[in-house]
Amino acid sequence: MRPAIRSDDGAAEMARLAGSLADRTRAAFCLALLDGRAWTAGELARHGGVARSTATAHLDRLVDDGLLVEERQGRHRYVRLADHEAAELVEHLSARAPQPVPVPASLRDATKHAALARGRTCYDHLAGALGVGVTEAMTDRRLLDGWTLTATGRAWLVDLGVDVEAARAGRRPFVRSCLDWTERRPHLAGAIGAALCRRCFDAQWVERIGSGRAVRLTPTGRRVLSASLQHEF
Amino acid sequence: MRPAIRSDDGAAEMARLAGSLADRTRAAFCLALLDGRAWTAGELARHGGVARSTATAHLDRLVDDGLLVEERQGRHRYVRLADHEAAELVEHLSARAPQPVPVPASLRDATKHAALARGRTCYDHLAGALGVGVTEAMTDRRLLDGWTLTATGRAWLVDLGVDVEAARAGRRPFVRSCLDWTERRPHLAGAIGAALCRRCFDAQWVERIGSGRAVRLTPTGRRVLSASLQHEF
DNA sequence: GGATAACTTCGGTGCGCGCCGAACAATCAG
DNA sequence: CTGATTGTTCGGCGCGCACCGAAGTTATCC
Repeated sequence: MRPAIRSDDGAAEMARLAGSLADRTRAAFCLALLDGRAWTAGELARHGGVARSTATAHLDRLVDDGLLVEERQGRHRYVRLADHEAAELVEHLSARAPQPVPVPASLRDATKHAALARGRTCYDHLAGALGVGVTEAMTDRRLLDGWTLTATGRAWLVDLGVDVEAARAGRRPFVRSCLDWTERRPHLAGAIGAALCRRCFDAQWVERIGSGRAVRLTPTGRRVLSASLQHEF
Repeated sequence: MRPAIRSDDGAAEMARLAGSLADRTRAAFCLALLDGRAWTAGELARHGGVARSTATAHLDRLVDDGLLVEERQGRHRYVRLADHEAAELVEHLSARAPQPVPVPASLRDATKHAALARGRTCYDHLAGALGVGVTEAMTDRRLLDGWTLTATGRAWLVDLGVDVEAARAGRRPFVRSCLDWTERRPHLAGAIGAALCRRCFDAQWVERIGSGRAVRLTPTGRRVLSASLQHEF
């Protein structure tokens, strides 16, 4: 009816992108993919509680809109978040959304929740009590000042074996804060947060628990971090 | 049908929030509000090309979801973005969305677009060629290094009369980059970007053109910035 | 080759929601 | 008080889309 004379500065495109995340099932997919790994379509369908055919359509949409990328291997369709900016979009959205009811339905859920609260990954950096603890210890020791890496902080990271130069190279924000949904406190993200996390996995200071996002410190990791940050982990 | 046994880590809440931005009209409202000022419901209805009753419903939704806050004055309903985080969400979303067709429909639109491209505000900081120019000049003079404010940069800001301490105080990221949709290059945002922008308005170095987001340098502003950054504005 | 498993395609169903216009309410100006 | 302006409420319309299940396709295993 009404001719298309709206002042539209890309509103339609933006609405389309937001629409990708505006569905409960697709949102659940993206939150699951925040662990930074690739999931198969079937896994996501089960996780989201929908039929496989429904999951297929949702994944088509998310890939079309550039939030996910896919990789076909044999009869499997693997998808993951397209890049760290897509992950940040999901993070920001979920951080700002009202928290779900904090009632653990069962003992099984409760222990699972507790493991996630202790330590987990948030796309590509450490989160949960572990991530927040590291961040606060770094701040206490003046390795971080506000959200700026100090000179001593830089030296400390190099000493740990973190590739600081590579992290600096990208156009990605160097240091960024990310709000934690269990701790309600900010923790270290951005290129440096990712580099530190990668180093922790490479050196086997942290390891995954099962197949989810939950992680735990290894004995070595606990020793290294506690000594290095003069803080009990 | 199916009982509610989904593993839902707040997916419904997140989808609900994304849904607020997943409508062309509501998206247009939020993009308009990126100028950081308060608009009346009627202005937004006209801007979005919808009936007033439709705008009312949309504003109800956006306020409910916490993206907008409202203030009633007499028969007017003023709304603005709730806070800088809401603004950042809109920014990120619009920056990632595919760009709209770059065809200016009329001469009127073309000149309007050109003014926006030269200089404008992006919620609370400077954007367009002006914002990008300032940021790149600061980088050239080593006032910014990557996305870190250097010691000389800090001194430079204090010298200009920017309240750096106040900007540091908040929990908000100190320095942040924001991707420009005309220049396709990052420019200075975050608490420091906002403080610098505020100073520019207070000192009348920049002024608004008409009622939109477009701004221009005043003669004084041009002189001050050109001298201070050794760069022709 | 046949059986199984992962995914896709297609038809069909039903609900959600964006939209309008008309009537109503509240405010302001003369 | 009267008329104009701004915003809200309500009824109704129609499209879009999330969902499922059944049948079809492609790959893997024995």
